[in-house]
Amino acid sequence: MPRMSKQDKAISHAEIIKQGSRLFREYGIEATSVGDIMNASGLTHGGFYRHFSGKQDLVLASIEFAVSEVLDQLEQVIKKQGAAVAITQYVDLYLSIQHMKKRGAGCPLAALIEEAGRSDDAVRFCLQSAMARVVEVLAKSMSGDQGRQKATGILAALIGSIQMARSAPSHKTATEILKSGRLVVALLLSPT
Amino acid sequence: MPRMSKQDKAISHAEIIKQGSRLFREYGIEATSVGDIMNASGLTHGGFYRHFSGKQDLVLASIEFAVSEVLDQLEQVIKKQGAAVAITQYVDLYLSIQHMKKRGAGCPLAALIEEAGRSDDAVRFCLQSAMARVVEVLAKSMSGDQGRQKATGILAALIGSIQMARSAPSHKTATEILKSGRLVVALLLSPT
DNA sequence: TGTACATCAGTGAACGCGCGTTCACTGATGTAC
DNA sequence: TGTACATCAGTGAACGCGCGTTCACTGATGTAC
Repeated sequence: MPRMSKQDKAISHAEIIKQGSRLFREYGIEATSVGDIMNASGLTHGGFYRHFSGKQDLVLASIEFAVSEVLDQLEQVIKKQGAAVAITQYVDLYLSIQHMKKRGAGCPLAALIEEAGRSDDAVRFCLQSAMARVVEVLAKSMSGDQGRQKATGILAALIGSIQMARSAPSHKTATEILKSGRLVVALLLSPT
Repeated sequence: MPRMSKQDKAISHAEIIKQGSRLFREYGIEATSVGDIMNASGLTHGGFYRHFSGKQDLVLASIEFAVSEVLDQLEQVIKKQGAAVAITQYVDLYLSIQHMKKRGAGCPLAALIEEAGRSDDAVRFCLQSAMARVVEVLAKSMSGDQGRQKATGILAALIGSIQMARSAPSHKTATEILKSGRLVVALLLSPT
């Protein structure tokens, strides 16, 4: 199977990024090899370098993709149903068993902030802009001049809660952690 | 330098765990090699297996050590100065620039919850008991039957905030994130 | 207490393995005429 | 439109490298007498 068309290349390219963004979130960046991602994309490892200059290049593209995917969706729900509804829905989905189990399709911040935080500036800048976008959205529907700070704190609580739930050894404990997260976010969202 | 005394072995053993707990927290578990830890301990890699059955064995011992170190200290401050003072002090130190910069000497939960959460049950159980101890301490000085849930949420906010601050690309942003975390925790600690 | 010997903490070379990356190769695609 | 040829997406073997782990070895420690 030699040279494919330009169209096919674009499809492969998109698939590699999609699988990268899934596997990096699911198993971590270091634990996921270029070969793993290429196999998941239905390709062999050698062709990888027709698409990216190296693993780090894909890491950045994958994180950017995951961030866009998650946030574009959030911003679309806001346009359709308004900020208040969108945020409630976002928080409930974020602190759900479903999100806890599906790391690979979940929040890239929760999955990668630790590992990627040790990474180069490009990756950190990408995560930073994702955090800023979420905070922006949350802050809009909050009262008081502490809105921005509260919004930042809510995001921290979301990230911390889902990580704690994921590392909990029992389903029961995980459920309790998620419930606590929901309570805390609700307290912070309500006007003081 | 062949066989050392039993005392020397005990010193080496403690040093390996100490360096392991530092390096795992600083650079992550996968990114830290057995050789790195042995070198940091002033030894060569070959001797490692006189002390541990394998890397995973040290990982567990290192996390247990880090957890004990941090929590024993907290519980000692509580006994001396009371829960209220101890908690305030704990939160302020947790959300400080100092703690942000010194991953290797900081909270093992914040540093390892993501990576270790994907690990085996023994590691997850250890992290779980650490979380339970912190929640226990925080819940004691909180009013209402939601104390436990609030305490869990506070821990989540602490973990999320320090991780966000660490991945922030600028010192200014990091400071703002830590400040937001402090505000949120203060709101949750005050009686509703 | 002194002697003879087994033990074993630590060394450093060596192992198999999987990683990221390179490269010669294939043959359909894309292009120049 | 048809032909000739350069391009290059994808393949799979091969590379150097660092990893976790093993092992033969050394010689001071610990022990049995």
